Amino acid sequence: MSIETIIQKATVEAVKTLYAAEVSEKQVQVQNTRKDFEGDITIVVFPFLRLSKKSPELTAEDLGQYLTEKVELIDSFNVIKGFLNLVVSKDYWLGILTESFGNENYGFQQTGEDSELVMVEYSSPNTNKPLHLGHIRNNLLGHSISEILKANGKKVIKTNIVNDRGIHICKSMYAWKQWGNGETPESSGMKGDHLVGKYYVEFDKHYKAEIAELVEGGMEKEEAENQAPSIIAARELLRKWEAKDEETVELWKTMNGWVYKGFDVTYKTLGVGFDKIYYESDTYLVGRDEVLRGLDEGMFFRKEDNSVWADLTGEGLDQKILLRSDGTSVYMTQDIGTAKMRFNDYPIDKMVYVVGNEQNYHFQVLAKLLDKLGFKWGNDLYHFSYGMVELPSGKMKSREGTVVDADDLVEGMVQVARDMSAELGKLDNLSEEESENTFRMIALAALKYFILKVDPRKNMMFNPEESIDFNGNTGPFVQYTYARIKSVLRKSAEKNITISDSIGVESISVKEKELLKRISLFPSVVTEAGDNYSPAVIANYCYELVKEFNQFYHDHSILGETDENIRNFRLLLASSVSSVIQKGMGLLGIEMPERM
RNA sequence: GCCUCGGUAGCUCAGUUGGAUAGAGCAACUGCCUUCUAAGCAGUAGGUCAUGGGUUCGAAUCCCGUCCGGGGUACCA
Repeated sequence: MSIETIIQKATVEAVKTLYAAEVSEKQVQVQNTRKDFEGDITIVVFPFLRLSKKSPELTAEDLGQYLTEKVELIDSFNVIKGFLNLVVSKDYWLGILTESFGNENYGFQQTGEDSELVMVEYSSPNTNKPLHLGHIRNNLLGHSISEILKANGKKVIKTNIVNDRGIHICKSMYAWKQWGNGETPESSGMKGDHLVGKYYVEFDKHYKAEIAELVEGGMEKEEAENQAPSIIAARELLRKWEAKDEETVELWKTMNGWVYKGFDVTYKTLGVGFDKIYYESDTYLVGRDEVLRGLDEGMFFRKEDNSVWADLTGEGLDQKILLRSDGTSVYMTQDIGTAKMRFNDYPIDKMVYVVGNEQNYHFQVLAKLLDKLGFKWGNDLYHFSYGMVELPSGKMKSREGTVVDADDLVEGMVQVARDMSAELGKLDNLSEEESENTFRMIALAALKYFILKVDPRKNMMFNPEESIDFNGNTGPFVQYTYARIKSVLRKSAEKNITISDSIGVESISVKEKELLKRISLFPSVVTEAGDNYSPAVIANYCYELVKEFNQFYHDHSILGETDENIRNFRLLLASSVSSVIQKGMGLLGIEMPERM
């Protein structure tokens, strides 16, 4: 039981005894004592004044005396205004160390047979262009939230729905046929997804030129957009694809194959992966059948032009199209089909969609539709809605080339890590392979931490020039602290010092106690991150922890300490901190180097 | 227009179910490496928490209005 809970329970008793009144544990407001006051845990007494019919100070005195007397773990108390500050005994804090040291599961809940099964969808790329910074945020959030859910005792299946069909890929296909001269990843040395993306841009260039020409010839812009030869050709390809035209399907397979190979490299670099991948080309027909079933069963209706709609006006939403007048599927149709396939494949308890906040409305509608169609988790699907990544130049647009490419970004950061390490003269005695591996680790830590430390729901700013930082509140700073601890532990092993888990210290310093408090918070931080779907909570916790450790490290010598009991205690403390750092950062998908 | 999310230091961000004097990092300035890694530590400076009301012992936090910005809004995904 945590100290907070113990105090809450005891306070309920105290109020009952002293004032003959009933309060619930939740009504007892406990918080960590501010650093500038003496004490560890503070109770806010204002809510009890009505019951005590005394001043805040006297009420706090009453409660303080009672608690100090009855609760063994409380040593003393002091009162400032309406705040009762309690001093918790050192033995309690030392107990935290016993609990966390060498405990692989500290702070994590285990999964069992009856654990909830959560499916997390993330990434979900289109296959006509390479991944960019926006996808990076999505992938990192998806991967991290999956790990956090696992740490909260859920069974997690990570899934990806690949948008592999539609007009977008046909545009790339047409451009490649037209102007590609048979170029392949092998012949050009280009990564497959970049090659296909190149033709997507190529398409747009020609398309825009054609529109301009038509408009100059006196055509209205809107009509020109529909009459340009390129778009007509792309639409023709889409029709051929839907009709399963052999040559078209073959080209589609080839070009998608290039893209997948490229994506795999990027995913591997980012350290993300999936347990099950779905393809829109498989699911959209299933969706169409579901919609037609809904139509038969009277849940949906058909308009005069043959399009199929759901009427959600009774539930505070609008009417939503489900099948176009020509019978083809829309985005919503595909999501219904994908849901149905997943539902058939797994006994899903909860579905989490990691998708940007521009689709908030879409998921509101999807939840209602799935519910109507009889999926038990439909109504409480969770849309993990995150904000966009903005650049100093404004929003990113693929076609206008204002995107930050994922592969380029990572490579750039690795180079910065390389340069900085060279400048600091670190890692000089490591092998080429080891140091390259470390540069990569550092670069990815910087990138991942930068993105994950901010509240997922908010839009965030990324400045490629300035956001790449390795000092202060950054991933490398956390790694650096870890590497420092590892270095101390290596040196202690070299000196044949064995770390004992029995602690025999008379007193502990303020910094040491602060560190123990931080460690004790880890389990509740993991829970909070899971409840709120927030990797940022973990990131900020790790930062506070390592900041605290660096202060301790600066003020206290570990191996230089002559008192063996104290030295042993500090080694235990450092070791526990390092393992909490590793576990916490692991939830963000960030690896810790042994040295840097 | 309607729906929705946001506005905290020059910049990027934290800020617990409403609690004590609103915190970090970057950038600027000042100190600290013959001592376990200076990617560190300590310090100075920087705030009308967009704005006006309300609720209460107490509001950056809850409610209402206003201003500014992002996103969505029936056959793009």
